[in-house]
Amino acid sequence: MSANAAPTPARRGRPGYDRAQVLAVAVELFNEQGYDATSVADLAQRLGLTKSALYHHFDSKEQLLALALDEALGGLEGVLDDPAIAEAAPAERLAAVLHGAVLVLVDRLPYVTLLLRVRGNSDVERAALERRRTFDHRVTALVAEAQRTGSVRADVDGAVVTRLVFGMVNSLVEWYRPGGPVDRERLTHDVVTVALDGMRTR
Amino acid sequence: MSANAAPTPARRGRPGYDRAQVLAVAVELFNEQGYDATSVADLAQRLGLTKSALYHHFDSKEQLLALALDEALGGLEGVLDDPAIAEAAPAERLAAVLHGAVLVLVDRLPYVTLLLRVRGNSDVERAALERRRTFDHRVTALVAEAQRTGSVRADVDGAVVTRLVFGMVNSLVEWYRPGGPVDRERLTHDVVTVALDGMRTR
DNA sequence: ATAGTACGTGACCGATCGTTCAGTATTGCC
DNA sequence: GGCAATACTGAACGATCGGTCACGTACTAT
Repeated sequence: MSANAAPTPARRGRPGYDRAQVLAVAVELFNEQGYDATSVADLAQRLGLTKSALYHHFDSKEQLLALALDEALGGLEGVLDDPAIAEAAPAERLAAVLHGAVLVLVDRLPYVTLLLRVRGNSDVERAALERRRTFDHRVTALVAEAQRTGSVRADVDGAVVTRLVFGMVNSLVEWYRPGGPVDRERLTHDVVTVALDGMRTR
Repeated sequence: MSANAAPTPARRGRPGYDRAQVLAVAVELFNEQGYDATSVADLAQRLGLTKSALYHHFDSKEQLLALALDEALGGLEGVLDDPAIAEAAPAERLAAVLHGAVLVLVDRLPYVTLLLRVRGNSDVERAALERRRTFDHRVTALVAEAQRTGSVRADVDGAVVTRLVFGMVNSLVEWYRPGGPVDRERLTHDVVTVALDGMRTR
């Protein structure tokens, strides 16, 4: 996820898991079983540790969730904040955002998967939902602008078409797996194609 | 949900909640908080009852889940089994299935919502996932046939386009609310339009 | 009036939950 | 060798989990 140019910068201390490794395994498990259905004991077992060893790496189960959600949200917000995208004309900008969102989703798949399943059961979850809502509003504004420009059809409600198309993009987390039969480039192309022009032949 | 031509067939015994009412409230709560995050005590509180009163209506928390999932799966399978749809030509059949799926999703929204969040944590959940997989395969076969007939674009993988379009349809559970600003007819039209022809003007 | 049915209570069970704590083990650097 | 840094153990905690039990109440059909 983060920069790892140096393979391992010769860490001091007893070897074992570090924070990032524990987080990655935790997110994997949260996605398999759901956050609430995953106990700290489950996580300890998968790592081959005791429960108490985990509390050396983080303060609470919820902190793991917060770190993971931030990873996902940061990526998505980065797409909208990308200067190269922000300066394009509405029509291309929309396609670029779509393209960028798919890439973030694929590259940070476990983290985005977790984000999309958050229900607002705690302060951490509610804060994440709020950030997501802001992201959605910014995209909806972009679609509305594209409708005024004439590059997006005006016979369907802008907010509805935004939700539909991003619903399509987000649904990738339900089935896409890196290393599977569909590769990254093929996938982004197909998604943008279907989103813009639909499944029907013309 | 089930047939209720008679308003209330004069039930005997002490009045109170019946099975269907408890189930409806349970599903509502499961969708708000997640199945695992919802305790039987939570459900009892929302109904204004004690926990043990609930066990008069059902055998286990999991039984509630099973009943709800069956409600959703039955509806979806009914679309594919609909004789009027099965006899149409591939192109119209696909549009009809899309249309029908949206209607089932809207009419049984809480139940389908729950179904789409199942992760396979128990035998009940795994059985539901298996039924859903069968449904998906039948739809994928339909799209493949439409591609051979030429009514669906062949430049994207059939399985991928199926997943994308149904991902779009399923994402409705994340935001659509009956009685909200978007009505049922408008919604089904918009979904079918965007799925078939995309968001871009031509 | 009464029998039968449906609905509900309150106290309790063992299991599991997330979390804490005092102590121990293994490494790199000086 | 000594020290700082990092990783981990085992036992225990209070709380909450899904579920059970013996029993009391309110209604309807006959």
